Amino acid sequence: MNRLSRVTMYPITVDCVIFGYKEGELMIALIERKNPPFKGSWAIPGGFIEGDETVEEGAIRELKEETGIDDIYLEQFHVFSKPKRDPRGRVITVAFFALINSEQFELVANEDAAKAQWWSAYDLPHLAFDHALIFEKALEALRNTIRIKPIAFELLPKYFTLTQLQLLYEQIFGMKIDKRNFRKKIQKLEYIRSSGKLTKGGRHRPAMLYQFNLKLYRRIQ
Amino acid sequence: MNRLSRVTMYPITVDCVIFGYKEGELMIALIERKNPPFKGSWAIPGGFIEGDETVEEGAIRELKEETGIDDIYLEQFHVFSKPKRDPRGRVITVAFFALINSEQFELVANEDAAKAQWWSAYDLPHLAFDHALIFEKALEALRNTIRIKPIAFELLPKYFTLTQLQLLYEQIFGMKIDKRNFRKKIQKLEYIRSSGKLTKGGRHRPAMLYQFNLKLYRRIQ
DNA sequence: TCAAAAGTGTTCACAATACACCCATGT
DNA sequence: ACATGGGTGTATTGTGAACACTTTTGA
Repeated sequence: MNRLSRVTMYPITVDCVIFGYKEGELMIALIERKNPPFKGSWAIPGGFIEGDETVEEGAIRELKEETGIDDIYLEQFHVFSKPKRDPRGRVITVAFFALINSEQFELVANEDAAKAQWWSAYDLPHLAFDHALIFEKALEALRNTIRIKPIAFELLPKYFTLTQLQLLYEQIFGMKIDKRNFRKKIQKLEYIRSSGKLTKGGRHRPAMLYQFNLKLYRRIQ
Repeated sequence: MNRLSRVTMYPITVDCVIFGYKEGELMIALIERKNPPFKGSWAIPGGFIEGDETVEEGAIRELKEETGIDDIYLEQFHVFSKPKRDPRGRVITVAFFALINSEQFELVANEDAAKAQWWSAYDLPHLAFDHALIFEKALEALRNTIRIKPIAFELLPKYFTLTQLQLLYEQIFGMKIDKRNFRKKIQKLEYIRSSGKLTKGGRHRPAMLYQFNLKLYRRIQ
């Protein structure tokens, strides 16, 4: 009997708060629960860690099931471990947030879910378990990280207008930003570059499309 | 057989990077391992989560064993889950950092440790397991949090001089700070108040003692 | 009187803010 | 011609950085 066999063991889950950005709104991906408890409620997607995978590998697997893609920005932000957080029994969850460009991907409901759907981050339904708390912490973590690292671009298409970028920041921080000051600040950043291309099709003046240059960002830091 | 019985279960530990501040140096508490693996190596204190306790409760229990006190600032910062991080078997660890005023407390070696000792954070011995990585992340997390929350005071005695506070910031960020600029900035903060008391006994001019006013800080925020 | 740390103000550069009008396009 | 969003500059205020000497004490 080795030493580890005497300690308490726990099932571990990863829950992923998947942020997206659609039509000027910050969105999160939720699933509708097919089974009790909280059958019919909306919940943050998640699943159990299996075998020898790390929590990061587990989260990537979950995201792949949910979105079909596996090169998603992912960040661990908190462990939730209250014993009663799942009425079925003790489950410790490691929560992540993920950022994806949601215009490009469809959500897929997995086996536990009746359906998967994007919801406006500022107009969520009542959430199952302690998922409202997990979402609050995720938004806080997103705000903290986005001040430090250039991750906003993970939520945008490759080419984006400055207005799109500004609206995204306004959504994430929940506040209005002055257009001229915002553009001045962005245009000082060498790693955000004009692509020379213009939008077309709006019944208004076409907008310049910009792109984020990761290599340039890395060289500057 | 309930649904949870089919999932993989894991032992969970908490590891606590305990920061202290002694004689102008940022310190961390380490234990010398009494048993293999890494017998004789220095390690970050930690222990298994037991029964129904949350990871926070586990960390508080550990800290109480290590320092004898239980009202310590504590913050979760990362989960380490590589399958081979402990050669004895799979252990997932939730890492915390803790801040204590180390002038006031003695470290106590617990059952796993030959001894417990303070080490300069910038001159650590070789660490067991992946603890060098855990320490790096802890320092990064401390730096991030201290920019946002007034937690420096957790490392200082109730009454402190501005020079002590400045040296602490210099240690944490690993850089020199200009004395006049630092003092100007601090004196603008309403929640750091002169106590009216002076140091005595140095063979130099006495220094004003300040204190952190938590209530004022909360009211202002 | 000397050594050691405490304490104090001004100048400059840059960043953040406030603010209003003209431009290019589709209908 | 009008509705819609795109795009631009200047003045003001606030913040961060650089920088050197006097004060108070104990030995």
